[in-house]
Amino acid sequence: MIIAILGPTAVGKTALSIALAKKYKADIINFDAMQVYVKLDIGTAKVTNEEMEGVPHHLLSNVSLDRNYSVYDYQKDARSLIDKLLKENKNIILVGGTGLYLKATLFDYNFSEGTTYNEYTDLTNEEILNKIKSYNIEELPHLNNRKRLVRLLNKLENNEPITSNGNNLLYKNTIFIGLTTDRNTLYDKINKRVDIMFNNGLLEEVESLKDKFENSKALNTAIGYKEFIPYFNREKTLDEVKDDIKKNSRHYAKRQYTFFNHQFNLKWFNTNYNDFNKTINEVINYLEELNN
RNA sequence: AGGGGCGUGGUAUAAUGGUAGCAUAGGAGUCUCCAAAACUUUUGAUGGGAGUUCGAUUCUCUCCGCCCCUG
Repeated sequence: MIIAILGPTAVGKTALSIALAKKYKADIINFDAMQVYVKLDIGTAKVTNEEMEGVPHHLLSNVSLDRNYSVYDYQKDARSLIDKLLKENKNIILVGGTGLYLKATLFDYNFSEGTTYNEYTDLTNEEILNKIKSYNIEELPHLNNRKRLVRLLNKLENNEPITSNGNNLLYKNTIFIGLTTDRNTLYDKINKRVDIMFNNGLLEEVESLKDKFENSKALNTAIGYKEFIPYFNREKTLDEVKDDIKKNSRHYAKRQYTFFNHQFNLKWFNTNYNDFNKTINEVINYLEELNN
C-alpha cells in the first residue's frame, strides 16, 4: 500500500504521517523539495528525531547544500527507493508539499537524460520564442517565462519529445490524501509558525550556514533562508525578514492548493486543530473502507 | 478650548474642475529537471452631507475622524 499525504505548509502533514506510519508499520518518504537538504532543519519545519518515534524516514536530509538537486534527481531516487521498499513488502507513506516531485515520481513523467543544455544567453526572449514558433508548436510558453522558453527550444533542437503523457499513474495502489483547513486559519497558522521558528533558533541556524550561501542554490531559494540575505547585507531588519518569510509562505501555500487541486485526484480532510486525533481517525476510517 | 494640517482600495501612495494611476496585500490560474521556482490574470478606493458648476475626488460650507502647535 502506498499512501500519499499532500497539503499546504503548516497544515499538519507531519503529525498525520507519523500516526499513519505507526498504524500501518510503514516507512515514510519525504517529497519536499527543501527537506531533502542537510542542515535546513528549523526553516523547513523538518520532522525532529523525537517526532519520528522510530519510524524510518527516507529522502530526508540526504542531499548536501552545494548540490543542484532537481526534480529529475528526485524522480530517480524516489522511484528506486519505492521499488526497493515494495519488494520488501513494506507499506509506504509519501509526505511533502512539492507537488511536482510527487507527480513526476508516481506518474509517467519522462525527463531528458543529462542536465547540460544551452542557455541561449545571446538571445532575447522574443528571439527564442520566434525560433520555437518555426517548429509548429501548439502550446507556446509565455514570452516572459524565459526558463520554459529555453527548455523548450533545447528539446526542439535536440529532437527530444516535448511531452509525454504524465497522466498515467505508475503505482496503481496509491491512495491520495489531502489535508486542508480554511484559508484564514491556515494563514494564521503559518504566521505563528514562523514566529515559533525564530524562537527556536532559526536565526542561529541560518547564521551557521552563512558561508555556504554563495554555493548553494537551496539556501538562495528556500523560504526561511533566502529572506535573510538582505539582513546580512544590512538592508533589512530582522522584523522585515520575518514578515517576508510569512508572506512568501502564504504565497507558497496558495500555489500548492492550485497545483494539488488541478493535478491530483485526492480526498480532502479538514485538519481539526483542537483535537487532531479526530482528523487521524477520519483518515484511518477512510483507508479502512477502501481496503474492504 | 484656540490655531494649523490631513482624510484616495486592506495598507502605502499619485494625479486632476472632465476615463482616479502605481505598488503591495487579497482572489484565480499555468506548470514535464529552478517547483519553497518561474510566469499569467483579476476584485477592490476619493470619510458623510450640502452648495457653486454642464460636470466636483479637486473649489466653498458643514459634520465626523486623525495628526501637530499653543494653553
